[in-house]
Amino acid sequence: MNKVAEAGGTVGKALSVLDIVAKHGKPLKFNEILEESDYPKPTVFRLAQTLVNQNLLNFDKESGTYALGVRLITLAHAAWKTASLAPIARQHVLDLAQNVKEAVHLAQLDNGQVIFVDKILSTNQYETLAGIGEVAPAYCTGVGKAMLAFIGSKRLEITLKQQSYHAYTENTHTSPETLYVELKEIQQSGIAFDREEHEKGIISIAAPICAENGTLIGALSIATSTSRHDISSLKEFKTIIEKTAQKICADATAWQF
Amino acid sequence: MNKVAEAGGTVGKALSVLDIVAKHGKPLKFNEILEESDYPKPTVFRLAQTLVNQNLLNFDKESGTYALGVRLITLAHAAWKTASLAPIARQHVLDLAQNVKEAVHLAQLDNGQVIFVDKILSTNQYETLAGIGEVAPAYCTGVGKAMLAFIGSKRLEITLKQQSYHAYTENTHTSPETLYVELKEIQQSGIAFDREEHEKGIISIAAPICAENGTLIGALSIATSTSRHDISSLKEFKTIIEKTAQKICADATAWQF
DNA sequence: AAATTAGTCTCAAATATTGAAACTAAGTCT
DNA sequence: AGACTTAGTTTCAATATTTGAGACTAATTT
Repeated sequence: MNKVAEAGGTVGKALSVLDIVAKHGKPLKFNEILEESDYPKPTVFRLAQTLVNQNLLNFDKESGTYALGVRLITLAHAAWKTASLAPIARQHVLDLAQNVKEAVHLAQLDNGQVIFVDKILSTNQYETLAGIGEVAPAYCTGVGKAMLAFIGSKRLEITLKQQSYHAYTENTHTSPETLYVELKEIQQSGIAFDREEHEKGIISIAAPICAENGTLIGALSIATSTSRHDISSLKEFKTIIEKTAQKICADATAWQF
Repeated sequence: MNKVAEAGGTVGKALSVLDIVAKHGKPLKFNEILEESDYPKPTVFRLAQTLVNQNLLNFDKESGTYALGVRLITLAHAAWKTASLAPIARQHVLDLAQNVKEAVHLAQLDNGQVIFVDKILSTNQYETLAGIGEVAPAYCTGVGKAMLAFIGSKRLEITLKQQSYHAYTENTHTSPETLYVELKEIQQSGIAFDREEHEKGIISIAAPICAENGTLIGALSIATSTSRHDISSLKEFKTIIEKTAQKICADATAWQF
């Protein structure tokens, strides 16, 4: 199921332990980690020790539990600033959010997954933070499909296989075939929609962000609820979202002089 | 200089390469990494390869450079949500910011360093994001000193040695001795000030956040510029910042049932 | 007090890491 | 164009680390 698990080196194994802790979203006891891990007890034990030494995990003596370490937050800050589109795109994303008065998301593709690197929520301007770094499947989100459509055929082939095709709602694509048909349409129109495919009641319009040479760098979406909009009214945002994507693209290519 | 570098296992070595890339804040060529690293060429090469395989680094074939990978952002999201004070404290931090109409920072201590886990800026409510995960020295910031004062004598002794005592401004403490005197005062008053010690023109008032059993969990500060406030007018915030710290503490202890 | 479970330690065998040196690729400079 | 430098990659035997069955201890449970 988890391809990443086939890690050869020690680093991979250590990372797999980190992932286990991250996945659970709460402090884990040693035994809980052990049960989820493919490795024998002493190995897991030492891996956990190493991670604690490296400040990637935090061991709480009182409760005997392991939690993710703050060093990750530091590293991620650097990653966010340098490796993500977010800092470059920020102003344009803000402008767009102000303009349309709806939530705007900025995402990138990593290993077949969508990673949100920025989020502006119109309603509660502060909730934004919690969403950075969140992941979502590519095959059933607006940004995901927008990116898949422009990822290039070689990478697409691989990525299509990585999807789970779990039916989150009755609108979710459950096979690569139907998804592929829609991706072809998106390639023509340059715009993708999420028709309540990931979450009931949530729809979005999304546009890819490509560099001048055509390589995909991310995607942008305006997300809203079915109580405020429907797909046809979302279409009115087509021009503005495309313009914003272009502006971001211009800044991004200028940036890497 | 860098204590973390004395890493025994492979994981530590790999992390040291990650740190080098993180430190520079821009994509690095192999040779640039090599020069900063203590390890021989082939070793660094394979470490970089491993990190790329793990999606912690990203190798751009075009430019031949390594940048931090987005997987870090995903991991950090989990860390931020589970291991940091931020999600628990958020509402109280927001309330405080609204109340005082100044920037409010929430920080934790990691390995002698201050890590900002939340930031609300009164002026530009959006800039906040960029600051999460930022690090600062403990000996010359309000939150840093507030935490040092309540860290407990054993850990304080170690931590005092980890500080650089670089003189950012003429007000910066340049020795553990003078710092220690101030920390004693902070222990009495329960409040720390940053008197332009880290950055000229920036001052702050800070309060520690301790659990009921007295263990330190973080600190809170109201930061402003000398053009809008001086230390004596910051003192007016003493009551409100202490109250907020108490509320956060209450929620935090309730949380870990 | 015996039995179960959770966590930690040991040590020889298996394996991965190491790095000097050799090699290739890609620029620079006569 | 050929010689020279520099950047990046590969090889391979020596070396150091990791491995994990099992033993051990600590803490709970019966």
